[in-house]
Amino acid sequence: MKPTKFDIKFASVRKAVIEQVFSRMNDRQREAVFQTEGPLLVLAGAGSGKTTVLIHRIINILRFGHGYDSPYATPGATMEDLAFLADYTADPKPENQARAMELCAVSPAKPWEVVAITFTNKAARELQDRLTRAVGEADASAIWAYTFHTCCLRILRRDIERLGYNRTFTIYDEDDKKRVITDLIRRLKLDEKIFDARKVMGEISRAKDNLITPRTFALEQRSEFYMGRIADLYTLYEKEMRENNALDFDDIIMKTVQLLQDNPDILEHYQRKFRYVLVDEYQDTNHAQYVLTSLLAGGYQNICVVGDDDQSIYKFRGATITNILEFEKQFKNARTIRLEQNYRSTNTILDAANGLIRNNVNRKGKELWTKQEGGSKIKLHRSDTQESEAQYIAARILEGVAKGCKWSDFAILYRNNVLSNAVESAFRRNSIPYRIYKGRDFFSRAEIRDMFAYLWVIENPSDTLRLKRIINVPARKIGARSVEIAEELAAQHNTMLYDIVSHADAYSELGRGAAAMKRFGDMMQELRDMQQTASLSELYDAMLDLSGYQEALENKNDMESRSRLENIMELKSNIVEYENKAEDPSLAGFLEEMALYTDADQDEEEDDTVLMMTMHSAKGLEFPTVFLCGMEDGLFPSFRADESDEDLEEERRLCYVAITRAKQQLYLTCAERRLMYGQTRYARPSRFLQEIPAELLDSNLTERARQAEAEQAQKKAYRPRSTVNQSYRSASALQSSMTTSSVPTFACGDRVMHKAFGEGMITSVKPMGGDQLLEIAFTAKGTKRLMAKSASQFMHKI
DNA sequence: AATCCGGTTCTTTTT
DNA sequence: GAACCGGATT
Repeated sequence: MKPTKFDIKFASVRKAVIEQVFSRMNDRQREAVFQTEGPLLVLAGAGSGKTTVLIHRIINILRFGHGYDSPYATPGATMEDLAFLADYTADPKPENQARAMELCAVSPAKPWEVVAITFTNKAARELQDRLTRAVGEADASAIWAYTFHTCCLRILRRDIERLGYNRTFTIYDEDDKKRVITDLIRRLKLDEKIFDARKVMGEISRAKDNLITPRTFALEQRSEFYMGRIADLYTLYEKEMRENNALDFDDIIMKTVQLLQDNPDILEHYQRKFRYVLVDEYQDTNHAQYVLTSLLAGGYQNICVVGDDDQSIYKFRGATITNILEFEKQFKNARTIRLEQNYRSTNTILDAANGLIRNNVNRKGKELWTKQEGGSKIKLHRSDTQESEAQYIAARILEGVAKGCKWSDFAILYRNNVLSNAVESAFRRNSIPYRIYKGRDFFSRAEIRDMFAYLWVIENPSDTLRLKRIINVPARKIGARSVEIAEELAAQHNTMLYDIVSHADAYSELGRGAAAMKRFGDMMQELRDMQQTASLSELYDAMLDLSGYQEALENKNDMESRSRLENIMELKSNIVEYENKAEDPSLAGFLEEMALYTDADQDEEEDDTVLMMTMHSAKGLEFPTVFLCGMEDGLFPSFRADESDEDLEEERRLCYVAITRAKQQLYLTCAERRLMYGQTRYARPSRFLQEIPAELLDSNLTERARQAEAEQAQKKAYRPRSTVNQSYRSASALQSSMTTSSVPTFACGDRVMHKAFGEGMITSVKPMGGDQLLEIAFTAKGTKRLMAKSASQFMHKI
């Protein structure tokens, strides 16, 4: 049907109203918001407002549906309505807003028809929060704004029985997985040197990422010895996992894909449900995730993926940059929109990032720009040692704080975790408060893993791995041999270990171990029964009590045990928090949430500290001032990336990610020599530094080169046989003369003025390795412990 | 069962 | 240089 004159007029007014709603976005962003139908690739450069685009795109879909594009009048609308809308464009009175919005809606989507998939909990939470603010709690909670894994778990919880799993399945993390694999390698009596558990895990992981089942894997790989054995291991691993009723992280995706592929009715259910599919960080998806999203979007074909090929840094985890590079081939009629305007960094920083990433060949091509002209130059500083590099960083931070910056304005990023050590000790020497941003610290503690093992077994008694972990923790006289016998019995009777344990008295083979085992079995049964009546936190308390775990720790009463007790109580507060927050709290729900949770998910801690983290974990974050340390060839780019251009390009992307974290000021630091793996290594500055246009840099490199040359010349004249070593010694002598010569000695009672901490009084002085450890009570900032040598740069007696 | 020793290994790691 | 693991030792 051809649009009538009325249709045309109405559609154009409606378009104007809708555009007005999104008037705060730039043209490209708005294009992405309005392109609701069909496959869409949004290439979103760093800091280009991609989350904003995702949110507003969803808002547009929910509020206006096809309103922007439809050539027809809104169904049921009258001439009066048109007049009303036209008035509203001219003078948008707030009281008319509701009706105006309604008149612009042409088959808007229901919230449950939208799925937005992210990689991290943090990103998912941000989406949920912002959607809640925009469309209200009720609608927002119906939208599936989840991580890949949460999304898949929801699908699996409903239908996993079709795959022969039980609904109470357990989730294994990387450590659990490693345990299983190591046991299998031993069971097959394979050489643990050749079949390194981590390598095997990697192979199996890659297979799952690519949706290769054990059977296919075995067919493809049987000809070769090594891969043939990997195939055996994969097959056994799968069997073991099934017996334990357990899934690993890769399974969560792969099994979901299998479920959808093998069950047309389930697939159809989701394809009908999800009119709109959105995927964030698309450059980090693996093959399985690509298949999953295209299955989900297979009904309406409304798939919008957002990502940045230049920020793909997880190839080693199975991500294939191909997904984003070939999106247009994989989805017919796909549109691509580039977001290149950056709202985060200064022009200087963006020019550096652009200059660097231009050296990559395998990319779509983008150029970041900003209206924010200028910005101060990037500081490039080469030190002689890692210690002076760290001290340089500490000094810049203290200067900054003295000028009024907060500690949390600064972040230190490094390629490799070991680099944090030197910086940490410099921070400690200078009393700089810092926090290391790390994955699952809390959850990797033994006592916490024990607690979760108990809970998992209560939920899923097939979980033999966890059962074996706790059966004799705390010690209850169940030795390794007894467990072994029980396992053999389980195999003979074709049942699970838990059943043997709970009927241990019935097996004479168990001998003296039987009684203890039975007692443990009864205890676990009691806890399992409690689930019917008790709340989660009550169950947890009972578990601490009945298992004797708490008592065992209390009896020990040393530092270690006390901290373990504290951690166990900390977990209790997690449980209470979950109970208060969850709609329908359950053990399974809690365990699932915790399995997918990392320490880094904690709400951005309000405390004002410097943050330190790897460049990888910095993705998605931003800071006013960023230090990239260890910018040395061999370290960054890593010597491992020397082999292939592909790897080098990934390193360069990582550098690009790191640079674009900075909003105002970027520091690049490196050291001439560095103690690593027990020996001193000498390194050239990173080749990436040369890829940054020189005019953007304020560098001490040339100065140092001149200095070194002069020294060299001098030595040639006076000591012709000088060695490299000597030249280093003189360089460091020079350095230390700057810092040590002017060090005043401090005494108790001295009053001092510190650049960052203000006025204070020295309350204690301890000599320490040719230096002094000072304790200073600052009037405003409390008591700090500082090393005299480094502190004297920022402090004088008054 | 706990503790010591010695050998080995050492990117990055959203879930 | 440090951390982690496995085997041997008490």
